[in-house]
Amino acid sequence: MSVLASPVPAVEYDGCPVTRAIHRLGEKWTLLVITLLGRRPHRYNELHRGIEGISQRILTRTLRLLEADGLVARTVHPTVPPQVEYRLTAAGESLLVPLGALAAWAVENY
Amino acid sequence: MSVLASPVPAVEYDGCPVTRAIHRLGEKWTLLVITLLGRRPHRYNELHRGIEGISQRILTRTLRLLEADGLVARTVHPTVPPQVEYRLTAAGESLLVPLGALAAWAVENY
DNA sequence: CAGCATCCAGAGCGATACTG
DNA sequence: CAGTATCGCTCTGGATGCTG
Repeated sequence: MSVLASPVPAVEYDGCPVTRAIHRLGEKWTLLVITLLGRRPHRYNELHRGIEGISQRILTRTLRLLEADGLVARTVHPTVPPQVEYRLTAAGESLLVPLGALAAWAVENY
Repeated sequence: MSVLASPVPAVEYDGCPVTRAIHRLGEKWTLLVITLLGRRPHRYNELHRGIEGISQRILTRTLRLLEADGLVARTVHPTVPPQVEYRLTAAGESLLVPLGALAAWAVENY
């Protein structure tokens, strides 16, 4: 969003990577999922049990969107029963830095 | 969100200042309004004209929420016709720093 | 100019049941 | 265990018209 036309076109705003990232992070459970995965990898039900109030449907959707964004990696171990591990990618890990700065700001100002 | 219980209670997550800040920033037009006000103060219709696709209702609500959060100051000049100026508060200005870091990350990784 | 009141559509989120 | 399928609802966001 370096140079903004005036009026700011809706298409330009929606297409901006900063906007897209903020809107993804702003979804209801995204921050918590990233925070948990930022500590260590988790299995699916481990996340499900670890987050009070999230439904399977929404947890799955949240994880899939983060995977599509390249922030989370999903690894299936073809065992019986199946075992699926979620962890942050390198990009996901790198998010923790600016996110930590924003968190520190929020604690002070919110 | 320094020490998370397991499972993370919904109440604790919702009450966390980081969560609240991210959720506010994630609302549809918040980032753009903050960005514009980060450049200079704006009058109401200046913002309205400057943001393609936003309705008066939503612009007003966005500004009022940011005002309630202490990020935006609203100044009414009792002239005829009325003139209302919106600008970032000191807290709002301070947000631009971590937000800039997040923006730089997003440009690289999103 | 800077809104408010009213009404409305749809996205997002959730509960529940079921399955490879 | 790790999901998918359906259905339903809340609640954000939007369109329109009016006003101090």
